[in-house]
Amino acid sequence: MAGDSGADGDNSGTGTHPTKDGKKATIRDVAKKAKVSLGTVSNVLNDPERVAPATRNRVLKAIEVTGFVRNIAARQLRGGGSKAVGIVILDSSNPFFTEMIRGAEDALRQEGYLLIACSTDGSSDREAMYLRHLEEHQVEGVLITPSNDDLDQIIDFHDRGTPVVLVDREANSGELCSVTVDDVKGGSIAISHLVEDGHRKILFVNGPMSIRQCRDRRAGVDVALKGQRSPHATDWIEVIDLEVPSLSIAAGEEISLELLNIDPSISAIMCANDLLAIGVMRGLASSGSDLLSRVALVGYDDITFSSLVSPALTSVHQPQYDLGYAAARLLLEELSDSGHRHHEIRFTPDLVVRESSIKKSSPA
Amino acid sequence: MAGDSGADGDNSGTGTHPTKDGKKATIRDVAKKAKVSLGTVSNVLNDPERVAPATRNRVLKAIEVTGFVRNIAARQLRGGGSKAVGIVILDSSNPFFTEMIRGAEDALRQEGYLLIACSTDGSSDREAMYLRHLEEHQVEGVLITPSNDDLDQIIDFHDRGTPVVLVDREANSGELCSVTVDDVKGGSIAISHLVEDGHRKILFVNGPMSIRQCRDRRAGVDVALKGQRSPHATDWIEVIDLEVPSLSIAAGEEISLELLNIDPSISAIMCANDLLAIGVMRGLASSGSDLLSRVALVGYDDITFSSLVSPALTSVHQPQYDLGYAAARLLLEELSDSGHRHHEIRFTPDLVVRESSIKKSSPA
DNA sequence: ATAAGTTTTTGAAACGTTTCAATAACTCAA
DNA sequence: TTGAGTTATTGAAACGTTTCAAAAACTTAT
Repeated sequence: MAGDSGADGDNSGTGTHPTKDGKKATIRDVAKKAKVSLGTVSNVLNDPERVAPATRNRVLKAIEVTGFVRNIAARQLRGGGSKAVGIVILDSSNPFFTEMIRGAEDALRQEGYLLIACSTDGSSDREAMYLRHLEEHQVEGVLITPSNDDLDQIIDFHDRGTPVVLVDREANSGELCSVTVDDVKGGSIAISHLVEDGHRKILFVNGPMSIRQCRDRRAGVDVALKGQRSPHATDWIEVIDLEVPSLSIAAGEEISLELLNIDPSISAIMCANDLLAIGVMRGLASSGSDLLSRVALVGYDDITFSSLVSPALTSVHQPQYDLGYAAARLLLEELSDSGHRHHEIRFTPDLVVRESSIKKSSPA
Repeated sequence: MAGDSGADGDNSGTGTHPTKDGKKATIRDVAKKAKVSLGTVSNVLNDPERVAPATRNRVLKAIEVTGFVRNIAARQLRGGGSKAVGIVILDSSNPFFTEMIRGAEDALRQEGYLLIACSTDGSSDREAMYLRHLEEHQVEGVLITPSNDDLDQIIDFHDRGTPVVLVDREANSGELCSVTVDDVKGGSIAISHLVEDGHRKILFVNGPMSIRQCRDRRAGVDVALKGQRSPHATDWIEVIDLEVPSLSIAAGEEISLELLNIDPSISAIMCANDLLAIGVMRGLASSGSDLLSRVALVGYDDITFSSLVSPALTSVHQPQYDLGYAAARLLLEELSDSGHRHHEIRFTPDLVVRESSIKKSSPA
């Protein structure tokens, strides 16, 4: 092996450069430069202990001089992974999801993975399209908040070979990993807070009952009320249901018009999520209503801005960042463990009490 | 060509399935099933007019039966594009950026591209790491808000072959496409609003002058004041500068403590972005201060929640969604036009007046 | 110098898809 | 039927990287 004395003079002067015909440097260029085989270059990249130090340094030098950047597609074709994970969410303008993405990104970055972000806006067709694209890309896994209750297309996708972790959604029967928050419990602690504050007639502004989260949060209300109704209870707690078509600020604003004339004995409003609650607040303020000086308001999610609105919103805190982080870690575990068993991580929500529910007088 | 009578009996009954050894179906399996060549299958997928209808239908049937899903890595290796674009932003918890991502995603989805989201949190090292990963993945382009003023690593990245569009940042001298908002103009219209309302002593809470947007917005203030000072002006307008270390809610809250004792002749505060302004509001509210009932407040960005805080924030509106959408469209143009010339799209901001700056009495 | 054991390097083949020159098949007119 | 022109299909080779059996090189003991 004659020493490479650096006298071969191609592309003298500059540090990094493509090959002479303008193409990006490949492993073949590095091998030629270092006067070793393709396999040796690959070993330096992937199994450096297997290469003698002198050879290894020569190859590393050649990598630097040629400006070589590995081609993931070639590696992937030969059997390597894509080092990419998809995340499929409902709505990227809801801070609930952007915090979740942040958690997932942080976890994946630690392992050198890229995160492909996809928003379905609740469309099953768009979800299918994204899953198809992700499958063509051979992503190593997908974190997904389903667009609807029907998991069939997600199960099919998973059965075709891509690991899936459900986020904020349980699997039906252990066929997938999932990360959730106990929304039944969340509903319970919200309503309990209001009941303990003396409220006896409470309006529940919910989203579509076809959405599982809406069903669970409402179910939590029932669980809490059952626990409150001891045999010798002397007062009666009533919950009035109002369903809106979507869990958005706009839907909250729209329903606020109906709240202007609500039964005066209603002393509290619980909303199925913070965007709804914020929309209600906004709509009432626009109408010049002072309803919220009389009536307590509780939201659900505790998104970043809930503490910033006025009155600051009491809300059931969901650990959004932790959801994303835990989901990504679960997926990474599944990727590294061939004998992986699916399981669920369930977070417990807690209530953050702020101005919107404090010191409202309940009716005598 | 004997007809395929469906009597070959492999995997009978189910619609889609992998090959007999559990691997995903490849183009080779489709070709075998349809009794055509690999090239014919590829033509059906990529140039269907070139295939006779009877053959084409047979191949499409085989694609369905085998459950074939194209492998992008193989296509990419042979010379096709990755159908993926990276977007590199500063902070995914700032609604300014999440709206921008949304615009980019919508534009790219129309052309069948996936969006890879990367947050730098202002770190140049992290930016370098992401650029490297994106390069290995051979993304077809990158939309990027630079982590700092030094564009060197981004230019190098671009020079190595990946198209780049700067977002909310100008290129230095036409070497890259960019999409920006005229922050000088934005600063001007904000301060003009305050001056027209009669304010003569105005505090400017800015971020680090090392950040170009902060410099531009402040420069806009000077431009507007020059225009206001006619030779025979009888009153004097004074702007007092206060610099904070970061453009965040937290920094705004912290500086609000210093605002408790400001010169009473200051009748207006302009903040370099909405997060700062919201932090100031929050901090003042926490301190029980009624400063904002006397002093006008103006922010910059008009993020989604600025209308929801109290008082609703007057703010310079940046078209965040449009920034992202336009950047992605610029990139797509560059990809489809081999004679592409770089250019810049510059949006003009406009002021949205809300409660925070209305009807404050300026000092006599 | 020779043999045995260990370390290092090599290079052929695989991966899935696309491309295009060559071949085969088809159609129509004489 | 034959020949010319057109359409449709084929299949070899390329793309960049990894893998692993085989070969080469090195080290140590006799």
